[in-house]
Amino acid sequence: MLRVLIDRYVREGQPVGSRTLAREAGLELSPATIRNVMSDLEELGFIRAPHTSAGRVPTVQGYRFFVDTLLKVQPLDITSVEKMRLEFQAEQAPKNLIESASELLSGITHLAGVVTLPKHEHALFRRVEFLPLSENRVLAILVTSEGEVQNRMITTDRQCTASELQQASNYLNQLFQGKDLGAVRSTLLSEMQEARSTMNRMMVTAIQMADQVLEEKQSEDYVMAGQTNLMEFHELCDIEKLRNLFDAFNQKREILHLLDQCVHGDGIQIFIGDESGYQTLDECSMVTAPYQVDGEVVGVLGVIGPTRMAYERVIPIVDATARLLGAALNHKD
Amino acid sequence: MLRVLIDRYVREGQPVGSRTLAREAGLELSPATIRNVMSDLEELGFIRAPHTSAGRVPTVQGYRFFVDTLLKVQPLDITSVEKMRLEFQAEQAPKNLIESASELLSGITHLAGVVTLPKHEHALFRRVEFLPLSENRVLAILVTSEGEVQNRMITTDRQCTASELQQASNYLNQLFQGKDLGAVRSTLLSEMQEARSTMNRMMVTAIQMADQVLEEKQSEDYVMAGQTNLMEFHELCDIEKLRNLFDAFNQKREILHLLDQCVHGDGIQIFIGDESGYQTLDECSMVTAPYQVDGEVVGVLGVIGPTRMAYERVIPIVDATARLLGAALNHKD
DNA sequence: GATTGGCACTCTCTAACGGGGAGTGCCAAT
DNA sequence: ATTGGCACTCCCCGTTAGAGAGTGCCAATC
Repeated sequence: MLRVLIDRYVREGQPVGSRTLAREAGLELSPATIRNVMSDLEELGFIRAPHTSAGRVPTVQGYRFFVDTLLKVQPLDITSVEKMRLEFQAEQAPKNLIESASELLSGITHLAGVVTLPKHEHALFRRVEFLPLSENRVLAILVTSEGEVQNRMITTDRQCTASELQQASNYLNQLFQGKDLGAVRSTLLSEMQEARSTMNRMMVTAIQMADQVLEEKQSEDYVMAGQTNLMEFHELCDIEKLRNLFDAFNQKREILHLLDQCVHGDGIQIFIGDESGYQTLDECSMVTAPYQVDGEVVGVLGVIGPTRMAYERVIPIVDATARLLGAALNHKD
Repeated sequence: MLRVLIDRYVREGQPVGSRTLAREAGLELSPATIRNVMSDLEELGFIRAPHTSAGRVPTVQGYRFFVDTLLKVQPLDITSVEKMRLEFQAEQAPKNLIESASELLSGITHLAGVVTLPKHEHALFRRVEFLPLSENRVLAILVTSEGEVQNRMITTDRQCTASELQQASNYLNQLFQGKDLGAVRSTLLSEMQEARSTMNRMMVTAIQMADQVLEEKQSEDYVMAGQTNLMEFHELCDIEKLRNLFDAFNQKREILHLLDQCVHGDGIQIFIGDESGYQTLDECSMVTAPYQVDGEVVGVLGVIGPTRMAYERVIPIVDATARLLGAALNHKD
């Protein structure tokens, strides 16, 4: 019953009344019977009436119950998965894959797609290079085993010569080649403790630089696509709300925090309406799945849309995309 | 007269009538007189009445005339320029400066700010590096004199060994060190002609790779900030329009084409309403200025807002930002 | 006792109506 | 050339009324 109501509401976006529901549900029941049932559902807090004598709409608890207990996700058919896989087939830089993934998500679901950049904690250190720029500014370039390149401007406290820098990078390359970045970072930190006294000034600088490069990874980021899809849902078509929502997308902070929570829970994670705890997302839901490279979760992807979304359709899509993205990134090693 | 009307309309966003205008203009004239003048202005095509018995609003030609002939931009006062300069003061990577600039623009004007990434045609080749990734995939890293790092995945037709790659990068580094990227590119192209026969297979690969890296620069890009500011203008607060506008921002193609046109015209360039030729921007204006590094124009920045914008306030801001950004980027050499 | 039809009631939505207000155009007077 | 006056137009806004959809409850039915 609730299932049919939600199904209908998701499709039409209008409060649904007893007559419609009677017709919609396969069962041969009169509207009056339905009304009784709906009364019960309302008492349980699963649906509510926007006002007397409008139909009913699902509440957050309603969606939650629907998603948790009576949702059966139909697995995607093979051909459409194949179609998706092709999107990732072309050899691409990781950054492009991420973008493809978010576009794929938003394209198929007609919602907003979001993909966090992969964490590099478990990438392997490949090499670091320091190039002098001007006076006391140095360009540090870090290359990981995944073919990811990070670069960063560094200010040193004194001018370094080219050979000094060469020496520094040689030292670090030799020391860390092939190690995982997390390990590199922690080694660096402890090294910095004792370095003060025993190592020469230049090595300290080198370590500081390397540490700065690694720091970058902490500030995470995401890529988003299809925000404008959300304008199609009339329940969000309020300039005030839209503005807040888009501002939140640009700010990134709140969304990132939310996505972060999804890394830990394994598998699909769903926030419905105000469950997220952020007011700007009150009328939105988020369906996310972590994606893995080498069996390690390195990021999260998902979609953001109105609470009224076709969960049973979206969930398998998000799930599949996470798998495909993971696989595509794996290739790179 | 037109000036006063535009001024008022820009502030209030409402059609302005003869009585208001009579009060607003310092002159001691009766509404009736004003009406005659407005009649004339309407005949000239500078203003129009949305319907009988509403006030008048400026037309595109009205704005154009206003901007071209009777606009006197008041120069920015020193203190606010200083404030802006501070934003750029901090040593930053070019990419960050670009972002700061677009945020600055949108922040001060309350419109959308846009800044193209600087062209690198005139940057100097510093070095290129090739790292083997897997099978026949190679990571190419190009560093320019400006401290800009570009990296790109390259697929070769056969597997290259580390030493081959080393050799290739040595060759290129030696050949091109310190040359300007435009020159590098053209040299590469001509070299590729004769290379077929005389040079060994590996060098061809090297040139192909380098060429691929350089190609990247062609596809330009921009950074945008403050899109949501546009939601505050009620003449744009139509979901349909907003959606088209935001889609255009994401698509980038049209906007980029428009910005491209602004590189050539020197100094401030202004598109009002449908002058841009793109329907999505019909109700928008764009104020742009090219910015230079080393006396060479390398990019464009500007703001996008409703036709009803405070041109005399926006123009000097865009102008100043272009200068400041140029100066900040100059530092880097 | 679950199910049903009937009925009065509620509430929204829409269109129609009707001032009030703002602004115009024109004209005659200054 | 400028001005006040005046009739006219059109938007805007609040009111009203009717249609439509849906509900809750009650009594009848299987």
